[in-house]
Amino acid sequence: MTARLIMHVDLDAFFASIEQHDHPEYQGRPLVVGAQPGQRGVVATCSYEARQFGVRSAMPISEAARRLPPEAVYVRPRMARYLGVSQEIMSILTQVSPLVEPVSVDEAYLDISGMQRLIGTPETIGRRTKQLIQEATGLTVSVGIGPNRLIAKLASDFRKPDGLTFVPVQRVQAFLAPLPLTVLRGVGKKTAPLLQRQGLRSVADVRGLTLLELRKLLGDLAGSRIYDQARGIASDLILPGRARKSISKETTFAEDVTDPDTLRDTLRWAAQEVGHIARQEALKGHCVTLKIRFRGFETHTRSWTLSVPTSADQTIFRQAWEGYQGESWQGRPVRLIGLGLSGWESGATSLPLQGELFTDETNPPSDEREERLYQTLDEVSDKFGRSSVGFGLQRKK
DNA sequence: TCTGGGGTCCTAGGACCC
DNA sequence: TCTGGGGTCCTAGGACCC
Repeated sequence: MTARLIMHVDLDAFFASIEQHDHPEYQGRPLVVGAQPGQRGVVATCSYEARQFGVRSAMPISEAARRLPPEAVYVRPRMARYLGVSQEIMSILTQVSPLVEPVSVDEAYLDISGMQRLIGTPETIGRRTKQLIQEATGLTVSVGIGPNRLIAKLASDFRKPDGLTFVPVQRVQAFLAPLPLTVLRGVGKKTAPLLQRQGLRSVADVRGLTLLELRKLLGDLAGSRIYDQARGIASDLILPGRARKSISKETTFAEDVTDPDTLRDTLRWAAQEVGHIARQEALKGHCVTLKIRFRGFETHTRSWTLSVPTSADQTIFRQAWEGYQGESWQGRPVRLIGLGLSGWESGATSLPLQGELFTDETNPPSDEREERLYQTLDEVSDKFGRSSVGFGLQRKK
């Protein structure tokens, strides 16, 4: 019998902490990473000083600005910088344990089973991890340790920032019982009210329902999952190197766009970004998905399965653009447009040769057309503001 | 309040095949 | 003339997560 020990590492207010670290003048001030006030957009992350005013991730920037005092700072995300720090931290984590599964730029699970004899108690392993990251980057993390992924994650959420919580197996039930049911994975804006209408508030309350009752309420699969989670039953499997399933690029315009040229050029830009990443990762996809959003957040997707998998910008672009033209959407003001690539050819691991990239093209992009695209994007950007064309542009500028 | 961007997973209906 | 059951793939939408 080998009980697993799982550690969850969560970087505190990651983007905001990096900005405060890189700009000492921002330290101690409410800081928002995301859109600029007056723009369309939301808070990506904010500093703990900003959280004291009730500002949260995903909050519309307009509301954040209403809540925050004038000395608050608003910065655009610098993803390349955050990604660099993230990679540095992930590599530190592999020194702690070889079994590291990053789940996003600011989170990872580690399997630390059987390491007690080498390093010490779970708390010692946690403290050592925090110390290594602090010394290398100056950033704090919250660490949770428990018998499975769910408990480790909830433990790292338990005390923030700079927290360390260990929940041994025999304390799992007592730890879970008083927590609000919204901490369970898969319980969000729709499912929470559904459960609350049954008079349920805490995880202990959910435990009062039978498996049958939960399945009836939420469906077989979701019901079973909530039932298990309420009892602390969850996966303890750590999978390093999980493969991605899709690549996508989308942008919300600063103002709704009707001009077909702008839509076409934006799709071309998105196809270039997606194709670039696909080629970088030696992936070719069968499925192109077009995403479009109109006024009132009315969102639609259309997808097409290609007979030949591709990573070529032009193929991706053309499918999405022709797909758009085939719909009865022309003339409708567009809030967001983007596209994605998925459905990788099986066993796609070989690197494409440079000359292979456009082999299925009769009309590969010329330098001149590239130039024109970027000019157009600059015009869009000048007209509507930087957010309207995403971060892809900054690479070229 | 007026809602980013990049993802994953699930559902459900229909096509198609055996 | 009515019609089973299972499996897989495709497509659209939506919930949820960070």
